[in-house]
Amino acid sequence: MPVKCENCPLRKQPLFTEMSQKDIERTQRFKSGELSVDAGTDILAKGANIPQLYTVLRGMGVRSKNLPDGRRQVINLVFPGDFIGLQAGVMGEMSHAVQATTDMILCVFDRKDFYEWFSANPTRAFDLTWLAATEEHFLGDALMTLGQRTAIGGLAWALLRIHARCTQTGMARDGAVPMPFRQQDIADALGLSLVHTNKTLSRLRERQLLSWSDGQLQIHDPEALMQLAQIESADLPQRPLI
Amino acid sequence: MPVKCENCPLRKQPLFTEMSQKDIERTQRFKSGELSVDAGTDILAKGANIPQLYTVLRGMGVRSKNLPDGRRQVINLVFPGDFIGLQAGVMGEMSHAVQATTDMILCVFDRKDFYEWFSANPTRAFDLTWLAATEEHFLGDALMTLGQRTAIGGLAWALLRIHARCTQTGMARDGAVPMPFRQQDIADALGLSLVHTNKTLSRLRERQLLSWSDGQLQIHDPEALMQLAQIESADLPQRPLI
DNA sequence: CGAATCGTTGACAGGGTTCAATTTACGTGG
DNA sequence: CCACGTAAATTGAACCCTGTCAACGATTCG
Repeated sequence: MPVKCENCPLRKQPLFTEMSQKDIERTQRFKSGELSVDAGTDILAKGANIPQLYTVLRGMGVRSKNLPDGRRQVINLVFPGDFIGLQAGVMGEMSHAVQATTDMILCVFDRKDFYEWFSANPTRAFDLTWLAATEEHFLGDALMTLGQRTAIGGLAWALLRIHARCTQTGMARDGAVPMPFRQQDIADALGLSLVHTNKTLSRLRERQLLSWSDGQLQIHDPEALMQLAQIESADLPQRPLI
Repeated sequence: MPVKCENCPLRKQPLFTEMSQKDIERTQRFKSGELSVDAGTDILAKGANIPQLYTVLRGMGVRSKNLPDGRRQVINLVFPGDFIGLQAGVMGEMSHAVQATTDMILCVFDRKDFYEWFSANPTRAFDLTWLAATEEHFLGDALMTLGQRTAIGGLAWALLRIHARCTQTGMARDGAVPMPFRQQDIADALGLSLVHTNKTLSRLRERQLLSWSDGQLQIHDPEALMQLAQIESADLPQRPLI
């Protein structure tokens, strides 16, 4: 049976902002059900005109685009709390695909209710716009990574981000966070080849800056990694939950 | 004296969607003035907490981020009709800088009116969200370019886009559009060195696919360029104007 | 056990960067 | 009107980071 928004386990996590009782109820009304998908499933196909929007309740995935020649670019990784389908919601069509990396549970919202929900709740509409703007911000950072950072700097940046995101949504156990993605996924996200990603990763491991094995990621030397990535802080801003 | 929204020359361009008389009036009320800046001026500095939002009425610019080591990533180029400052509007702080490449004229909106404007006009709020989602889409394409396309493919992609954007806002004269950006700007946008950008560009010229000189860009062989860029169409979707 | 998936490692080639010098265009001051 | 300084474009050459090819090990699963 679906989780009541009131009891949503995500909302209590430090990453997310407070929500008024009223907004919780509104979200509850907007929510039409839950969807469970197995690892490997395509949640949204590029170009799909799907009638639903989702919020990730559990599990992780990958947003990606493909070139005609088969090359794949991972746009970003999908974590619990992420809202999926805004593009389909406002533009009518997805420009990228979303695939489940682990088993996932998604809160489902009907697209036909979307505009009404958006219009009737300026606060929540604003939250959604905030999310979109933040996503834009993130993609700017990602561009910076692909365009200007070296392979080792980019890897440091990506793994720091993943670690921070997982930690701030309560997924850390003894400093280790789940890391279900393949090296190929990270390579496609950073615009690197699998081979070079692997070799660069092993350099990070040799220097004992982090460890990543058996689906678990640990950061041993955040300072050194932040220096490699040329960032000053790995903290993420609090964000609204839809 | 400021242009009345009612007489806005941009709105008539094919790139932009129709606007109801009511929305035009609302925008007019929201607009607090115009700002003229000279080429080279920094319109928004990174981290700035500026009290204003802008829509580009005339001229072009560049959005960019800098790494501590001095490397620069151009996030995207700024054209007439673009809305600037959404991040400052919703997040309170800019994550990138905007610099004027040519002389520019900007419509100015007060940030203090922003939330009220947003709340009172669901249709326009939706338009703004649409813009944010579209920008996200664009940045996804840009990521694809930096991550997966070769230098020549990336250049083809970028120049096709610039040409399309200018053409659809009525800036074309005999097939040529204004191209005020330096090769360095394009290089920074594509994550390439200036030298390599220059050499790649000269290959495109040799093959007579385009010409770019004296601040003018012409596309001679769109089909061949689209094939290099691996895109099927250079058309841009109609977008709302804020 | 065999097939499939993912991770690891070595060798080699190439696209792209960096360094450096030259050219062109253009504005400024004497 | 010309000398000079500056910004941008262009070209050549050496180097190297990263991609590609290829093989092998580890693990899982039917």
